[in-house]
Amino acid sequence: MPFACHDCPLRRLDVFEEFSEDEVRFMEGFKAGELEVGPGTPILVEGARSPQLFTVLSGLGLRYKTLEDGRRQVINFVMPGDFLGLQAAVGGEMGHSVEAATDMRLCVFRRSDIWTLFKNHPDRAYDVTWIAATEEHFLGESLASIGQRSAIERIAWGLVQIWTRAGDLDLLKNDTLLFPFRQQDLADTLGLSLVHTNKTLAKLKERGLVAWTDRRLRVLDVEALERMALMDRSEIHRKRPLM
Amino acid sequence: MPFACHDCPLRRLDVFEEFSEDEVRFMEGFKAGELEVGPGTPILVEGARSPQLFTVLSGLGLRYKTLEDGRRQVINFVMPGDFLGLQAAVGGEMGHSVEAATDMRLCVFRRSDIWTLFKNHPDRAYDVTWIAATEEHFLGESLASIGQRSAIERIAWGLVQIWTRAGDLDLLKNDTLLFPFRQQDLADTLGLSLVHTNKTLAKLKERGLVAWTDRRLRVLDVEALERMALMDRSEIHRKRPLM
DNA sequence: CGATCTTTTGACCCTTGTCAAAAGTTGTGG
DNA sequence: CCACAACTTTTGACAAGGGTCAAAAGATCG
Repeated sequence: MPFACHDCPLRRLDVFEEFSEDEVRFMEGFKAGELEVGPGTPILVEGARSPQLFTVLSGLGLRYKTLEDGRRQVINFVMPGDFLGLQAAVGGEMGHSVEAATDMRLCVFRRSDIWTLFKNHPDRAYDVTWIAATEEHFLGESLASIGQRSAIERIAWGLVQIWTRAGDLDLLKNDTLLFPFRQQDLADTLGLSLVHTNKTLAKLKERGLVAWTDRRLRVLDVEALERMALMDRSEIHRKRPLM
Repeated sequence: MPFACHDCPLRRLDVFEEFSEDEVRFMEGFKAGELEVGPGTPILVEGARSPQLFTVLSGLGLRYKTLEDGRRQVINFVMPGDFLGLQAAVGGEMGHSVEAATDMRLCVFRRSDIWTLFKNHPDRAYDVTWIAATEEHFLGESLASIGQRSAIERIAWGLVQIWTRAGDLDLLKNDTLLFPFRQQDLADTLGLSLVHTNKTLAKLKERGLVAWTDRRLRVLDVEALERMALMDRSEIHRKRPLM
C-alpha cells in the first residue's frame, strides 16, 4: 500500500533537506503512484521517452549505457532518494538505462506534470535543477577517476563512493551493506576488466581495507581508501533536496 | 561594446531554439554585462562559489578537474552557447574549472538573479534544467567512451564530437576549424597519455580521416570515424535552448 | 635568433586485458 | 535434502595496449 509523502521514510534522513508542510502537500498531489519491481526489471530504457519520472524509495539498481557491440558502461549505482528519468522528461530521450538489482519501490510522477511544477512551484523546480547539476558534478568526478586513476585507485574511489552514499542513507546495518552487485558491475563502472578488478580487489582485502563476500560489503578503513584514491577530503556532505 | 540580446549573433544559429520577443526582453534585463578575456584566463575555479554565470558568446575554452597530484581530466571543450557556472549557482561550488583557450567573449549573469528567473520565468527555468540534463547526458557519453573504448576509438569519438558541435555552431570556415588546443588537451580529455595520443592520431591522419596541423583541424571522413567509434548514428541534433 | 612550447619518434616495459579452467555459490526441482 | 545447472569468484599463464623516458624535430614568439 502506497503511503502519503508525509510519512515518506526518506524525509527523516539527515541528508535530505526538510520539506515545508506546503511542499509535502504539493508533492502528495504530484505523486502519481508507486511502483514495485523485482531484481533485473528494467525501469527506464536508453533512447526511450518515458512518460514517467521516479524517486527511488527503497532498493538498489544500476544506471548504464551499452555500446552497439555489447560493451557496457555503468554510470552509477542507483540508491534510495535518486531521481530518475529527468533526461527523458526535459530532453526527450534517456541517455542511459536503469535497472533494478534488488526489489525496488519507486515513487512515480507523471512527466506531463513536470511543467506544472515549473510553473507553480519555483522552489521545487529549483530543486530539480539542483539535482541535475549535482548529478553532473558527480559524473565529472567519475570521469576524472576513470580517465586519470590507476586500477587500485579507481576501486578505492568507487568503494568510498558507495560506502559514503550508503552511510548517508542509513543503509549500513552492523557496519555492513547488503550489496547485490557482482564484481562485473564494479568493473563496468570503473572501466576495468573483470579479472583485473578481482585481483585488485583482492589486494585491498589482503590489506584489510575492505571485506566483500556473500553480497555483504564492509569498508574497514575509509580514510586509507580515500588517501589511496587521492580523494578530496573536502567532498562535503551537503544536504540535498529530495523529490 | 556589449550588444543587446536582440542582436545576439548566437540567436540566429539553427541549433538554438527561437526566442520569443518576451524572452528576449527578459534576457536583456537578466544580462548583467559582458566579459572579455584572453587565452589562459581562468573563468571559473573548481571549488569556488562564483557570483556569476556565463553564456559563451565567442571563443573556445576548456573545462577540467585536477587531482591533487596534478593529473588533469578535461571534462569538455567549451564552445559558444555553453552555459557556465550552473553548479556554483545552485549547488554551491564548482566541480571543475573553466579556462579560456582563445580570446573569449562572455555574457554575464548574476547568480543572485537566478532565483528571480525560477520565480518569474518558468519557461526559462525549464530551459536551464534542460541544459543541465543535456550536459549530464553528454557526460554519460564521455564516461562510456573513456571507460569502454580503445584508444583509437576514443580519439575518433572525440574528434567527431568536436567536429559536430563546431559544425552546428557554424565555426567551420573552408571546412576547417580553428582549433587552439594541444594534443595534450585531447589526451587529458580521453584519458590517454600524450605520446599514445600522438601516435594514434598519426594513424588516423595516415588513413586520410583527419588533418590537424597548425591549429587547424579538418575532419575528412566523419562517417568513417563514427563507424570506427561505434557511435550511435541516432545522436540527434535536437535544437537546444540558449541562455 | 635564441628561448620556450608542442609534436614526433624510438626504445623499453609495466599495467591491464584475454583466455581458460578450477573452485565456490545460489537456486531449483525431484 | 541431494543433485545438477547456472552463476560468480578466483587463479594462472600469457599477450598487448598503452605508459614512461628521453631526445630530436618543428613551431612560436618576443
